[in-house]
Amino acid sequence: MRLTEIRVFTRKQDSTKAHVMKYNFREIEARWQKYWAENKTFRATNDQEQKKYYVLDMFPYPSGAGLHVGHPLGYIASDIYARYKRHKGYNVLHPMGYDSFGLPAEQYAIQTGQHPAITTENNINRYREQMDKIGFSYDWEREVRTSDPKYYKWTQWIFMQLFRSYYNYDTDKAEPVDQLIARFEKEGNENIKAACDEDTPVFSAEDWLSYSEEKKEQLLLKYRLTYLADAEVNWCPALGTVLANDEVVNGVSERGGHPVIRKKMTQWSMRITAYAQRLLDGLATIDWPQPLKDAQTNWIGRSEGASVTFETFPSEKDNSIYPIEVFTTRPDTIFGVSFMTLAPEHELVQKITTKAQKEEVESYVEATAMRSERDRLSDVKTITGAFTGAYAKHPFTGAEIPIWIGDYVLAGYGTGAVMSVPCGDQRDYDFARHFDIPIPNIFAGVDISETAYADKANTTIANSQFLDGLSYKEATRKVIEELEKLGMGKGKVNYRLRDAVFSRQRYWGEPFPVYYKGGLPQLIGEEHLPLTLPEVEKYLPTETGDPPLGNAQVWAWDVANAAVVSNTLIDHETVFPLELNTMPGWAGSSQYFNRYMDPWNEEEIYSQDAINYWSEVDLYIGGIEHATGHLLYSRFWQKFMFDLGLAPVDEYARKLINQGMILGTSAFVYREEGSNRLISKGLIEDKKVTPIHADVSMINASDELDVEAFRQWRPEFKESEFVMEGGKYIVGREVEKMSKSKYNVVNPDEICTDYGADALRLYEMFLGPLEQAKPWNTAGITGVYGFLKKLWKLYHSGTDGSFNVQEGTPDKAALKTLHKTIKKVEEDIENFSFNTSVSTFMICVNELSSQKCNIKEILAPLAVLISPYAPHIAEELWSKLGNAGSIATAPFPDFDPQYLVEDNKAYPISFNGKMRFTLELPLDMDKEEIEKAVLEHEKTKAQLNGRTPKRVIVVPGKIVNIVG
RNA sequence: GCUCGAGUGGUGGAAUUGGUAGACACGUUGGACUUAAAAUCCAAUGGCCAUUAUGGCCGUGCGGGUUCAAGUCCCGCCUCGAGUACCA
Repeated sequence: MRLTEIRVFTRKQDSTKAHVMKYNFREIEARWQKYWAENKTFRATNDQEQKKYYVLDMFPYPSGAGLHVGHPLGYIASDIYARYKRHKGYNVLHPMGYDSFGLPAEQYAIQTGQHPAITTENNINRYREQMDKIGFSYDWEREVRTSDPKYYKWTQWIFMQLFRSYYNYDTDKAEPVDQLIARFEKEGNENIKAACDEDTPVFSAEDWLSYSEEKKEQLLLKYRLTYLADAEVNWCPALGTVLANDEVVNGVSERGGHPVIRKKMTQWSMRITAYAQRLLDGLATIDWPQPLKDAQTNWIGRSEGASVTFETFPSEKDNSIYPIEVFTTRPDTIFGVSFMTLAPEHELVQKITTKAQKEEVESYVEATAMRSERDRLSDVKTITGAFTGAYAKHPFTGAEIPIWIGDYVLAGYGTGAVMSVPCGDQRDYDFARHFDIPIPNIFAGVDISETAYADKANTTIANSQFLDGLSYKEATRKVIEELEKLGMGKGKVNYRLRDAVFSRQRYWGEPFPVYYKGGLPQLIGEEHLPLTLPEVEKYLPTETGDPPLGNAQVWAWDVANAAVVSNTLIDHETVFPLELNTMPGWAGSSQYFNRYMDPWNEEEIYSQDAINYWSEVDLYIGGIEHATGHLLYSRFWQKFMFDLGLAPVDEYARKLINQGMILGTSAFVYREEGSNRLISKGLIEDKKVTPIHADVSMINASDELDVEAFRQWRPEFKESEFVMEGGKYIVGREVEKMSKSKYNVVNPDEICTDYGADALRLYEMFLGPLEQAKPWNTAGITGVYGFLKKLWKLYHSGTDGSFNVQEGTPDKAALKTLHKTIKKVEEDIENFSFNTSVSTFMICVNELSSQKCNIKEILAPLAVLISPYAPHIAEELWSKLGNAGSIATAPFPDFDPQYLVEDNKAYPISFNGKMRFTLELPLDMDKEEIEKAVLEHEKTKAQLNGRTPKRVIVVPGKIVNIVG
């Protein structure tokens, strides 16, 4: 008992003392966060006079799990940069918001019946609380939420503009559909170069004028930039919705990993393919990471070649001749064609198959249809196919070419048909070998007895009539010319990119501002936006298989009164059914960065003044996982807004950085198989064990497990025997993605409580290069925490730990330390090497401490330098230094090289470890003299080597560079 | 298969872009303070050899090359990671 009393007593004494001298981060951080909020320190005004800088984070989806320490990494980096730019005198726009429509809230609603809006609101509040604790300098007045009707009004508005536009390839931009109609009325569509569906028929002006309104509308849908069409889509039965291509990974859904099948459905699509070339070209103009650009380039998948038509011989059934169009990147090999292959789904398959082959073909088509996408992908080695019995005519030789079907040809790429050149393509080669089809060789001096020859760089064409002796390049040009003469083909650029399916069979998304009249879509009119989500009783699909909005009682459009009314009033005269699908997740995120510029505007998506001032995002930080999703779609929409004249630039993000993921360090206990013994890591040896995740909060810094806590946590191990080593149970460690299910999540709130936000910020930066993936390890945070305490002590060097900074003349050493630090930190921030500047601060504070520097002229600029990284402590020190207001707008200190010049002195030069060439120079030589001396030395040596050096560069603080 | 990216102490990572490799931090070890613990401070810490001290040799995945000088540039391998994939 006595002992306890003493302890209480000493602790109390400590804490009183602490009040005077200790770095009390909790109190400091709370106070300054309050100050920033109350004084709106980080409010950005649309002030046309000041130079601007726009720093953007990818806004988060507010999930129920809250933030873990990995999430804020990019936010901290962007915050440092934003704060730095403020010190440099810029008007900085640094906003944050929420991508708040999404699946998890809806699935939670299905399970619990709770409205997704409520879940979302709760999650947002939690996110906000967590972000506030870290001390970000966001201008929260500009917050946007994609699920807010005031915001999604503009998402719906953009949809309308897309609906009213088509893509004109002559002007290479989007233009109003009205203008297209005017052209149809005058000239039909034959000579109009516009982006449209493959199956668009040719019509004349007379045809057009004779069409019914309905027919006209159907044809226009083939041109609109967002259109309704029957499409093969990725249907995910488990999620009850379609998914975009980028949401399907290896044949299963990106979210949840459920199987995905191909299904034909009527869906809204976005004609992103119209922008394929511009999306590709734009990449050259922006400063984005190469891997990200590569991913987009691959996804767009441009390939140059030719489209060639092969006509079939008259069919057995009715003597019809069918043209088969193929796309090839190797038209130069056309004389090597020995068969053709169609995708099993190709529409001609039924028409051309002969009676004799009918059974075989049908059973093959059926068999492929049965195979899921996944099987087809995973089993690429097995060669399968069937002969249709039909033949096509070679456009030059007239030879009979057998037509096969095979599932190595994809219905979704090119035309779904290929001309097979077995000597020049490995897949064709394998197919020909397997089915015993001839393999003619059209390459001079090449052996194709074992494998195909696909090298186009070193090709000389042979056995090919007019192409003999030509190279790949020459032959390609020549054959396209000849094909064009015959009218059997032309040069063509093909893209892998598909139009983006834009409908989702979900509740929690933006409703389409669309109603259906006679089965055709009509817009409700801009003035009636937003069309807000109706209430529903159930968030599941209806019994008839309609999307959840089909459950809404009030979801019909009354044209006469321009109002949403009850479904019971539908009369198809003035009251019409509304669209039941909602928009996909990427809709709301495709223009949010522009909306931040003018988020309060109720008249326009943003004012021209605002967007002309802020113009573009100067720095965008976010994960690479959005490479072929958000980052492609948003570029597409931006180009569209640019075409409309609403955006001043057609690429919205000048520079982009992908922050690397912070990984978790999972902990494992090992259960011996077939027993109830848990074995400490060092004692496993060759025993058979099953690793079991242990919660990382039960492990101390030396990987020792708190056995009692573990027993409490997992009752099934309550009775287990723990086999200890040296009295301890040591866990195994492994780096994995941070996730709840792996029990390796570290919460930033806890770090803020234990070490403070400034320590968290510094440590996240200190972990390693921003763009690199790295594991979290809480133990290491003591390093930066200790640094902050040292920093605090530097300013509180009074005998009782009181604030002690004096006016005075700093000595040379301190000035040198300061200016070294300014230079390094500025360089680091500009290069986004935030990790190394943390080290720089540590060195700086260590040096100043040992110099016992307490001079204001040094310590005030130091506070500014540290402020972007550790803003709370910087504010505190800044105010103690007698400054009013926030440090946020204090100018960044100027670097003066004169304080480093003294380094120009000692110059012993050793050219290699063995001191073969050594030049010793006097310590007091100045720069010029050194250069001269080195040059002399080099000349002597150069005579031996027969060369003359051109220039000698002397770097302060270093030796020399000799440029020969 | 293709396209990128990366290999540096026990660990995370530095290295002014061709110029003293291992900054800074974690961890470890020893020491000081303490009845004790925590906290704090000091010292050592790439490997090997040697020593009273100074010192020596080897070291950036492997093998070559260019250079007075290579972690860095070039050629050829190996390993790991990411993306993508019957794309005609």
